[in-house]
Amino acid sequence: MEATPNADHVFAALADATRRDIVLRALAGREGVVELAGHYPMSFAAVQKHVAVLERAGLITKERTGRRKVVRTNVEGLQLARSLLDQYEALWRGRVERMTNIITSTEEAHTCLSLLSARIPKL
Amino acid sequence: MEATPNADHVFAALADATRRDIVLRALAGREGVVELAGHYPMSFAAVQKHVAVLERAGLITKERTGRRKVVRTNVEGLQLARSLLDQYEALWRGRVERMTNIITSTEEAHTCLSLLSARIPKL
DNA sequence: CGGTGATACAACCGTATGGTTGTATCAATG
DNA sequence: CATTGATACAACCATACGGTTGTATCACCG
Repeated sequence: MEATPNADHVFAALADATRRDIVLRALAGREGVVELAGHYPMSFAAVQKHVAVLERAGLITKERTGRRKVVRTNVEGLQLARSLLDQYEALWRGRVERMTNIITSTEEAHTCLSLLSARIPKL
Repeated sequence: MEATPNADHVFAALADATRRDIVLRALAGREGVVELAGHYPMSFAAVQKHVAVLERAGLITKERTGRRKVVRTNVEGLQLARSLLDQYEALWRGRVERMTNIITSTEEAHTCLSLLSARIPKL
């Protein structure tokens, strides 16, 4: 139906070991839903629902070939998640940078203050 | 209690907009739970539960300072999720590489077959 | 030590999720 | 065109989740 890849859906879809394994297998882009279902100790319908979740999250696509539908992972979906995490870490690095700036500037302020207090006692 | 960062917990924790925002704010590592709760249109207890989920996932830590507990995000947790996604994309690139190999080899096979069929008609 | 601010936890409620079975669609094939 | 293989979907059940309110812990301060 839809392939709306927002962060909520992407991360939620990745929060299940079976679904992550499907993503992994579908990297090869060769198996249909029945073949995929063969790998897991659950009903075919359950696996089909997992595939549907991944599709809704934009992490996989299905392509009709004959009477089967081949499942392949959509790497752009993965990259959406990755770019978010990258963003967080970039912000973190920026924060560390800013922190060192603050530390150095407060050190400067501190030495400045001690110089002042040396010249003008009682403030 | 525990800080067991497995992929299920990490991705599940990141699959909620409020929790992602908490991770973002806690990058600064200055606010306690009350201050965090002030930013969201829900009860304090709800935010506290979100923080607990993030802590269980190993995405944040709490450090006692006075009567407060300062929340700061644990970048190693983020990196765990990122490394998994990196792994997927690496496998994907490897698969593309292998696919081109297959394509070239099948091209070779194809030309080989056509040569054979030219010499031996009827198979 | 009593009070207060900050955090934790328990009980409860509605809804979502992961699993099941059964039925319907839909394309190839005899 | 009837059958069969592959996929989709609906109904149902148990459990988990996100939210609420209320109560308990716990560290500081007068």
